[in-house]
Amino acid sequence: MAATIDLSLSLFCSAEDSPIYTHLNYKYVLKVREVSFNDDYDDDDDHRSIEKAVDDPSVGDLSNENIKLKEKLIIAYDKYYSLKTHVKKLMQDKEILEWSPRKRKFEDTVQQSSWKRPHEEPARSGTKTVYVRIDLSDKSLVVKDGYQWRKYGQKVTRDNPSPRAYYKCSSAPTCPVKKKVQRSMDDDGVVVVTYEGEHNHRSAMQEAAYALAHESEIFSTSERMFNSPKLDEGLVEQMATYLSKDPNFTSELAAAISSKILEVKTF
DNA sequence: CGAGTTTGACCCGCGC
DNA sequence: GCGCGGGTCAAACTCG
Repeated sequence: MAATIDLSLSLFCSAEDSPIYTHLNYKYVLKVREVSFNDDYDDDDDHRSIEKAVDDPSVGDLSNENIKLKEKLIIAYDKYYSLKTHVKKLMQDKEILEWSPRKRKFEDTVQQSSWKRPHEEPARSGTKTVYVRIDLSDKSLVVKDGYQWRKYGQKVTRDNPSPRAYYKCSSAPTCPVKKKVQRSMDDDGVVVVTYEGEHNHRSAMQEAAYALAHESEIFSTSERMFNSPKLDEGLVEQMATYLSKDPNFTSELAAAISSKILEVKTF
């Protein structure tokens, strides 16, 4: 019994205290309590009896306890979500107030090795300029932003001695997005990245986060629960890569999970 | 061998 | 019309 529960819990073991975690695994918590950790069930008959017990509203004290638990979880999650929304709005407002294109401050842009969301200049329609601090020794002008790019040109422009590189998004064959990357004249440690157009697909990070959120949904059926499902190994490997190389992945994952929770909130 | 990079040539808009 | 400069193309090259 414990092994089947672990499959879902282990996905979010780093966030055990989070309401998201609690909410996502709510069904499993209830099932564990209702079968009273019956260590003996091993065959299909036991599975059926457990399913019956879970679905039977007259199970007794545990069912009442579960109902109370469910109510508390829903309240906790609602509070968490409204708080999260509020914090997000405050952060956005703060960012708008602090940003001034006339006096660009690079102190709080980040090392590329620890990617966070850099400043974004309010751009012309369809274009977006981003300033990213990179390693001074890095001459490659490579900015990791979760998409795959193909370089198609490089030019030295008149107003800046460092070359400007031209890239097209190659993550999807039909994606129209281009970007230009050039070192800032003000600060050698900063590159100016200008994006043109909008992606018509998810980034690799978003894709992986979405896939993981989807995996958790798959586990929600009791049938899968007893069949010891396994995560796709390639996906797990990809997730591990993003988690170790790109801290931004955590927020992408959180966003994907949040959207998933909203979808199933009526359970 | 396929995908990505390099780099010189070419295209095109703009100002004079 | 001409020259300049930014942007793109495409063949050659590199790399895994």
